Amino acid sequence: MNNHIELLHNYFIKYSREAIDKNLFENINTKSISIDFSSKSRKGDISSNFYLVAIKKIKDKNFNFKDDLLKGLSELFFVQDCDISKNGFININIKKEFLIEQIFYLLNEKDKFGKSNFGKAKHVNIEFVSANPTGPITVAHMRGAVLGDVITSLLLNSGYKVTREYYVNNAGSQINILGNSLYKRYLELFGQSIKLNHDEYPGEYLIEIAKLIKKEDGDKWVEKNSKDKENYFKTYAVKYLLNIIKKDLKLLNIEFDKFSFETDIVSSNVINDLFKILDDSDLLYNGVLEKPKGEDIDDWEPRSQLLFKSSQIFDDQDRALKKSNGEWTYFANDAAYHLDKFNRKFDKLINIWGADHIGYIPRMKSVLKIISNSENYLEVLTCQIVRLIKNNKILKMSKREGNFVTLNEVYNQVGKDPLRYFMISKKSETSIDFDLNKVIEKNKDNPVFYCQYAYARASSVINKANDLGININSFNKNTKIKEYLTNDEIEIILKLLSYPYILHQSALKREPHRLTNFIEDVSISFHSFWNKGKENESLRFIDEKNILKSQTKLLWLHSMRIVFENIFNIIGIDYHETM
RNA sequence: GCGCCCGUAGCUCAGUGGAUAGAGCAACCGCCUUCUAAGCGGUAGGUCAAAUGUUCGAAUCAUUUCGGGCGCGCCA
Repeated sequence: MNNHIELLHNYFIKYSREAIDKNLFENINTKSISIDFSSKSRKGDISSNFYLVAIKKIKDKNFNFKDDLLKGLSELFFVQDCDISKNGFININIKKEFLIEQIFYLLNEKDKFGKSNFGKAKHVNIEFVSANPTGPITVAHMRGAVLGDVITSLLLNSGYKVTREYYVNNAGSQINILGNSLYKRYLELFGQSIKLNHDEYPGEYLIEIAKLIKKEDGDKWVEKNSKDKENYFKTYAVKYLLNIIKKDLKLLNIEFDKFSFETDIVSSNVINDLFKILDDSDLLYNGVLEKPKGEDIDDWEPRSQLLFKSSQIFDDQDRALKKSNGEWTYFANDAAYHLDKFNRKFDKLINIWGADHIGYIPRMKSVLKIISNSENYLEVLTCQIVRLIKNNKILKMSKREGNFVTLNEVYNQVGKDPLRYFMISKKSETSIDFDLNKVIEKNKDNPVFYCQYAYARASSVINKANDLGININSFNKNTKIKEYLTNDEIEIILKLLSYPYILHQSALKREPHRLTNFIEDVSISFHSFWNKGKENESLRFIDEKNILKSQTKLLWLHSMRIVFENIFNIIGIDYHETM
């Protein structure tokens, strides 16, 4: 990258090194140098705290730091002018010629603009959703689903290779209960009266599945009471529900590269490998866990079982790997699954978990530290719950009680774009309230429309200009361009040119909401400029009497569309030239 | 009891060491003979939960307190 922000940052680092070498300064921590390219105060195109940071470290009292710094800065080829404010900030205005240069670069890069090779083709495995196949996917998983998908895009745009993975918990007692629940629904179809236990699944979708089995096999299973029957019903249910889940996710354009099944992990030997690795590190022992605090557990009693010394690594207590009856715990299987991922030679694992799994992070990170010998090999991102609000009431949901709202239902009410946009436009660790009444209204309350509208408006100008024979197809750099750029336009151009940094930060911190903040910010500036043309005709985009001026505006309009398209593609929403 | 997350305008949220703390919605006042008014401009709205500390500088970092959420079994 060779834009003004990068160039300036590099200059400060170079300046620091040389000044330290000349013994003018003590060591300057270059990490504390910040370049502010979006300051609202607008005292300069960009500003920096470098003077404040460095002046503390000055050694030679006779050295005139301020003058030397300003002289050096003003000699930089992209700097128009610069000064240091009373309170110590460096404010710099960029030469218009340089900005125009950068705009041509942007236009040339097109969809490559902003992309980087930061990831150096390292292969990341990102596991998300992984909802148990015991029912259709619900709003509880919606946020993690979109977040995982968008973070994947961010990583791909930063030069990583990415595998999207879904872990299917198709073993264990919940699946047995699912199978039993389905079987009862099947019996019900043959006139038997059934009673579902408290822990069984009452959802009506099981009736639909039962009907299918009846259609295919008739009463074949009614009298049967065998292992075959149990397996048949639970396998059928899982297969059917997983397809529903896939279809529902497809509605949001979310697809996976790989599905891993718990049953495959169980039947492979990977859990024994895990046991050996932990045992060789002397991290396993038979012991008794303390009674957990908090809610009272009626049937608790101390029992000896196989424990993992996770408290020696990241956790605050040791965790069970085997139940007292000798079976592996869920955690053991899941840890084995992570060893399986490690064995598939990924450079990094990312998991996206719901807030209800936060307590599992220390133990899983402990396991992966032992496996990979790296503290950050596993990165776990969490997302807090999305509360659904309807008629000013919070909808309480539980899959087992069957009163949940499915992703499919919400999709039918609001559509893909607002749903995707809303899920990632807030920091994931913050819980959000999703007001169904407001979202159903489908009006300007949805910021996604605001941005799509900005895109459509920009397109409409470009198309209109094209009809008048004005375009930038064979338009080249021209010294007159800079005379036509107003301050508002320069501000928009500066924002557009900062996009690579926003994208980079967004990918680095796994925070897609930085992109939505950015695009809303640019949209505001754009709509604002648009309206100025109503009052002041000279600010309109198209002026048939002044082709060069019109072309200048088309220049950054095209740039804006490129940046918008890139962002829309990353967050996975549509854009249209007309609305 | 313990752990994690959160507390910023009436509401929903940005901002995580820098300049006078921002946006959307809601409220009030304006702007359509016009490249899309699905928009724009303006007014009003704040003890950044509280206290103490760290320093040139704190919404941001540390400690404590108060509020809210989520979690803490051999479940999955």
